[in-house]
Amino acid sequence: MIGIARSLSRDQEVFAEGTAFEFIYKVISGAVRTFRLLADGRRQIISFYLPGDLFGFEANSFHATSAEAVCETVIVSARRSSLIEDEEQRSRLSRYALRELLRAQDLLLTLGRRSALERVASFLIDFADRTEAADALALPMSRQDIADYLGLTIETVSRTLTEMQARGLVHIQNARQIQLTRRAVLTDLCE
Amino acid sequence: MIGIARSLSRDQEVFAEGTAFEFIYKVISGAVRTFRLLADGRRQIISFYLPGDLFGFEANSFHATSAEAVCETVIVSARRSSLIEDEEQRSRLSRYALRELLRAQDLLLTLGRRSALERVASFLIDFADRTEAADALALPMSRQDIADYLGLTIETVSRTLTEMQARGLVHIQNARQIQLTRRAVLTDLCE
DNA sequence: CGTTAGCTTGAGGTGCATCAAGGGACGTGG
DNA sequence: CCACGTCCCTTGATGCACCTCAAGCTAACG
Repeated sequence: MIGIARSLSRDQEVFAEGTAFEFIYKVISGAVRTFRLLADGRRQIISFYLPGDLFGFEANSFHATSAEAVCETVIVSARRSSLIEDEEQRSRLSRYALRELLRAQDLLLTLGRRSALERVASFLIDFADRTEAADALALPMSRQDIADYLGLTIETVSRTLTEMQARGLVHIQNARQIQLTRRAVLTDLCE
Repeated sequence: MIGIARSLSRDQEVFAEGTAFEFIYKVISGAVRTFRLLADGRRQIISFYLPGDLFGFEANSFHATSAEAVCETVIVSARRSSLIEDEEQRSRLSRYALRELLRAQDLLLTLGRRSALERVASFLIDFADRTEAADALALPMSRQDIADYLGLTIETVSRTLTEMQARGLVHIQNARQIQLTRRAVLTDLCE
């Protein structure tokens, strides 16, 4: 993927909902969130992107979500047009779109049918699987980000993690460092 | 799209979660639902497909959802391999996947952040937009289907529709025939 | 007309939200 | 090096939107 690397500070915008879809992006380091807002400010985070992930491709000629850096982040971009030219690239994009769709479907199940405990368990297991960080997670995102991803409030996320620790499922070293001490139980919570 | 037309009776399965991804399908008439289940039977409907819609394409070599006919339905199928051969088809599939992704993202916002009233309004407006049926909707799906799509219970869907009628937003001729009498207000509820 | 499946309505309970206050870590300036 | 502010997180008390349980209604169909 050819493009200029760009450094982003925390909360810095990559693109806004409704603006032209001209580039696609790849995360080099850090993390990016995409989200949609309701008129009164309610926010739903659609996806987190971690190093190696592509993001920003759209069905239409404008972005349906906004994208921001979760923390200090480096990304590279490629012109959308470069995808259309190259058949190889286009086919890769198609695979990525389908993978994104699969992830969105997983989250639909979580938001539609799981309890707070199950949601947080799903989030932890999913994050662990993606980072291959054994059982020691270094979360780049805040409690508010997690809440807005899981359709909960920050208080519920915090209480749920505290309860998980009380049950011996996790160990919270500090807010951003969480160890999965009984991963099998967490996995069971995702059914 | 080449393939044999198949008639399905109500609730008949098209494919099951976990089975091989060999065909993609197109709805000719009727409606299809795709869904995922939790171990205890909780169901999340991922999408409804209406005449003209393609469904069944997957990121992996097996289906991540199950698919069933919502009512008497006719579909046609095409071999997955026919897509890989034809560059034109492949590009169409990519567009479809991106459109599906966009729809999934819309539903994520609904499930994560909207109230019951807003969810039902979103559902009605979305269905009306897709069928271009002016303001008289003929719903092929049951209240249970709507509930499992919106992350609610059947009772809440029913009560919400009753309340909408009391507010003059809709007129419920019978359970499957709903008129949108004040569509602008419903649209506002989706913000 | 009776049966049944799906829908509606009612009463009561609960899981999570809301509102409020109190830590804890980190940075900044004296 | 310590006071102080700020941001984020945690904890507590209370409320409410939606769920659960239960019963009645309606329409389609034999």
